[in-house]
Amino acid sequence: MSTPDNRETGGRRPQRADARTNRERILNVAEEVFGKGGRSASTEEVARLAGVGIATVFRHFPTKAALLEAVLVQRFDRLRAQAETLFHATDPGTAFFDFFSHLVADAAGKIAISEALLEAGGENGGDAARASDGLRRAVGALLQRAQRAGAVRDDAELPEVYALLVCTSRAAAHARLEEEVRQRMLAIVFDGLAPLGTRERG
Amino acid sequence: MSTPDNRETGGRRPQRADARTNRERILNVAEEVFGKGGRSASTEEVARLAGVGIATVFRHFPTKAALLEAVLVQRFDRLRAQAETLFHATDPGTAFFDFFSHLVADAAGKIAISEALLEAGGENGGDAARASDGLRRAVGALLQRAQRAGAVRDDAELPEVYALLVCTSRAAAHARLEEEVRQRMLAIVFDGLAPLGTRERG
DNA sequence: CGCTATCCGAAGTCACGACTCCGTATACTC
DNA sequence: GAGTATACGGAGTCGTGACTTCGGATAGCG
Repeated sequence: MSTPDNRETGGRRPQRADARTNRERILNVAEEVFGKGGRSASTEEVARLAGVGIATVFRHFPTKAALLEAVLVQRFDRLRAQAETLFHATDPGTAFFDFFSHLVADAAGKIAISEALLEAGGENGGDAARASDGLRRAVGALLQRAQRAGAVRDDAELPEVYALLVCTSRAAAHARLEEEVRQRMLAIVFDGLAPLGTRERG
Repeated sequence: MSTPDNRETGGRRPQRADARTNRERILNVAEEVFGKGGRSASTEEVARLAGVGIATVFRHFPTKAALLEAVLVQRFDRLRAQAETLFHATDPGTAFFDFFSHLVADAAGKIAISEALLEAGGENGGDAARASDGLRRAVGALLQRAQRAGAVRDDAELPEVYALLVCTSRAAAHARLEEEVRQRMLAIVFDGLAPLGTRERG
């Protein structure tokens, strides 16, 4: 999955330029298409919007599932990278809550992704599950650091925090949840995560 | 939708007994099948588990969408009834939080239902949307009453509370979320919903 | 500039699932 | 208990969407 095409080419020619750019474009379009429309969006739609034939999509990604997985891996890895950057860059509390807000905010309109977050890490042992695990671990690190700094209550453990992260993202993925409402929803959750006795705001 | 078959029969014969029991069984089986498996579960599966032919399913419910809608209406109405019962039966705070817990608890394994909760009330103007609205209103009543009694913070409004209700249900619908985790997740949310300064527990 | 491995798109095949037709069975009426 | 409207089930049709095939382009090397 991580080397979609070059399994056979082994070490021969690198890969033609048009092939590489096509793969890139397909991947990006697929993220969009699966975002709205969910996993049931059709591969043909992806091909059409990417401006390539259907066969080209299947040449780069052997199955629809593989394409979806590639999208998820890309997304999860990107989020994990952000989490890791925040880990080093900001103060513990800000890092944790900022990442939480950020993830929820840009889940808006990304149905398939938040859906996959819900499900991944469970059944299949594919690359997406691994990437999802990486993200989960990165969140765990942010959480622990925030707890040690006294910004998050000590008795909150990763599973429930992650569940909240994931499910608020899922809620935000639907268009009908307005910006304001999303923020108030997060405010409630954040208050629930605050250390005992420290209420942030009303 | 509410009178699936008797549109034509008008006022003639009531409906044969076997037809009624079959309809009942189909509806119950459909709730189970769509519960696990989601909306993409097949109608044939429903027919098979109900022990009837595929045609019988379509005779009672003209389309798959209609069947799904009937399932949702039944479920939403049941939940609304529970909410209304609690409204009169218990003290405001208990009623609100109990209903919240209860709804989340029995969302376990009911993917399609919690999914529909997320989506319903938005686009379509069908019976399911109406039933979903009824439920939402009932929750609103519970919330207001709890707020007046000082059991829930005043600045929380229905949209975000409902979003939290719905999204925690969705999280609970997945099998991999253990009982314990679900309860700790709810504890966090409930703490976030508590009036300023009143932290329930750790 | 020509050659060829690589890559492409259009037109397929195939499976699956929603929905229909029709001959048969059975609940209810008298 | 016979007759009939009502309901049933299995064997279809039909559309959709994942995936394949193959003749035609094109990048990149010489």
